[in-house]
Amino acid sequence: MGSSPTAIPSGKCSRRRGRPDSWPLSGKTAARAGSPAQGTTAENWSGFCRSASERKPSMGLEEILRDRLGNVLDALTAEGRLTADALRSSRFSVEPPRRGGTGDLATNAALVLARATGQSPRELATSIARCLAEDPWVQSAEVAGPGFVNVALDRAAFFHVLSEILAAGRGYGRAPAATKSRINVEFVSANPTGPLLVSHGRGAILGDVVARLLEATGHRVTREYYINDFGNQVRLLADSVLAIAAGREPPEGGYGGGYVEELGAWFRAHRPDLLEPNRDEERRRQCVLLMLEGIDGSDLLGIRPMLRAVGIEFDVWSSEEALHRWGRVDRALRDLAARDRLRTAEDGAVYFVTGDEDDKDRVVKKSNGDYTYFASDIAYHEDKLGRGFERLLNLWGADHHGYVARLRSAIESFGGDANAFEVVLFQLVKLVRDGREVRMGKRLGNLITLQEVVEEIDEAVGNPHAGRDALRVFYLSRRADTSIVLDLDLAKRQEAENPVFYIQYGHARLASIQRRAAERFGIQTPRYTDALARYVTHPLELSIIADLGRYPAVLEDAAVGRDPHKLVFYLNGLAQSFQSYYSQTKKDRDTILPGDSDLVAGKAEQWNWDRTRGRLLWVDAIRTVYSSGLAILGLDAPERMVRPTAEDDGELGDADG
RNA sequence: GCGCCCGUAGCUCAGUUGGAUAGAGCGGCGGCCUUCUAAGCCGCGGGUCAGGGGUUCGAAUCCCUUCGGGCGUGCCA
Repeated sequence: MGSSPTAIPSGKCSRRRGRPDSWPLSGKTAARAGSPAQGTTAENWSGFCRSASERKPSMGLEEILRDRLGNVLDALTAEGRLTADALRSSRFSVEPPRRGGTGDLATNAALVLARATGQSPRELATSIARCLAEDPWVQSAEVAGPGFVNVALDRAAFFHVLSEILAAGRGYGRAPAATKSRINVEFVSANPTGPLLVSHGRGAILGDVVARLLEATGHRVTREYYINDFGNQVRLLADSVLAIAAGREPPEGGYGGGYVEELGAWFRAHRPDLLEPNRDEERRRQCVLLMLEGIDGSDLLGIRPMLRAVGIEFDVWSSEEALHRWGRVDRALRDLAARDRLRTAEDGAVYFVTGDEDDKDRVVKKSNGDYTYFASDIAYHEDKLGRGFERLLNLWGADHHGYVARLRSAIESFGGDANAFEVVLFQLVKLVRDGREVRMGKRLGNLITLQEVVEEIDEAVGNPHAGRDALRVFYLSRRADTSIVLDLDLAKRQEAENPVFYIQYGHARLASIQRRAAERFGIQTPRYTDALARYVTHPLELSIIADLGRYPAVLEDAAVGRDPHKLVFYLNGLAQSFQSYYSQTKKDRDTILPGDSDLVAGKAEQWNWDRTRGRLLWVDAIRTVYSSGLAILGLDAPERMVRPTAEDDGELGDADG
């Protein structure tokens, strides 16, 4: 250990005084990456001290305070005020204070520990506050309410956070790549028998961002699309195409609609041979290919290009048909039979004999000899596990939730790790048009495609990513397990009311400040120095630094909970804080850069350019977090926003000059 | 019937591993553009956290129960 370890003070509060000039953290940091956000067990505090250079790379104010608090609690333990047992078994929070609370952070440590040791919460809180107040990194600490301790940290803590963000740059908040587990994220997997619908969009966007979050927090992610290209539905599609190409009605239960006609036309033009009755297999395969890839120059965009248009790429496209062709389904069933988990009914149907997970046996092979979807799903998950993933994450619509139990039971029965299997269920999307719910059905001919909605928003806003971004923000702003209502009329005309613009506007303003600094005043964002950072003193500036320090924990929390909406809410709050600061300082004539009117009448000479440089550091730090967050959500981070003007409404302005 | 999810402001939703006076957006009302972008900012109004009971210093959060909504409970995918 290079520097001297921070000794656990015995009996008294830490005696260090004065402003710290080097970072004195003991390294006994709080919540490690794998167990984010929530309280910390005291074990984190009781280890040996490490040198400061081993500290966690990104440390927010919370982690700093946890560290200081750890010293205090150790001291109180040494005094006999607390027991090691109580410390070990208790979890306490370090959070921004509730409304009305003072200071930068609050902790309920005294409330939690008092219970474990039978003391009065307020009395314990008073001791904690008194000790904390003597810590050089703490400006003040006071007891509030039933026993919370509100803490104001020294400026140095804020500057430390600022410098870490700037030092980390684009990597800030992210864990080192591919340092954690290998995760397979399977999502969308919509049948290739029709175009993607708006309802598929939720699973697509949710899965994509969960994958991005997992990558950002250090996991190795494979995005996978499972193509159900086997069985009845594909056969029906191919038969429908055959019928339509021959000018007949599609068969009972078959498919209709424009895209089937596009397929029919394609076959007539390019592969009429596949319309022969004995070419069923090849025709089926070709249909799937066209559904996935689309037909150039037609309205059939294709599933893969559509997903790409909303910013989603897959690493692996798995074929159910291939699993059958390779005998994997047979093999899986043989495995299950060998383990005595199959039984055959009198009519020939084969059942999977369930374990404790599910409440009844499920058919894997029908009495007519066909396999069920469940059978290939077992083989598919066996295959995924065989590829070495430590976790199989599946995003399913809530209407599939009945499959969770049976599949888990099956995985367990063939000896797989059932704990590796995880399903995120998302509730379905209810569509509303003209104030009424739209019941979609392929026979009703009212399928509302993802493409349609995205393109219409693009067109209405006049920006090629508007539809993608609007839909992303809409879907990502809600928890997966709440059902949501998509008002199509609203969605297609949400130019100004769309929350996506709010988030993007904040980024554009940051970019605009940097642009003005460079172009008008020739100032680039400087390198971080403590001297410049000391100009960052505005309360709103410091408060935003506290928010920025929270970003790594937000990512971790969102990733662990598979909750992209937490990142959306965080960014929205950051946007709000910055917009508020921007307006406030403008009103107070305390802006980062001189306005045009500041440049006249000798005012320019009085301008404090060092303060400007210091604040540009701060601006850059915000932008760093901002653009990182937008990237993880798959949203554009525009350099400037072109505000729609009144003339743009209604009339096509340019046409009339 | 059984299982899972949900019920929070007029509307759409956060907050749910128990903590301070339950929040945001939209909508409503009232202010703010000669200054770094007003797609913005500030303020006001708005609540039996579906109802009831319990657990405790403390419950929107945990337990029980009732009601309401969605989904599942297929030899469909």
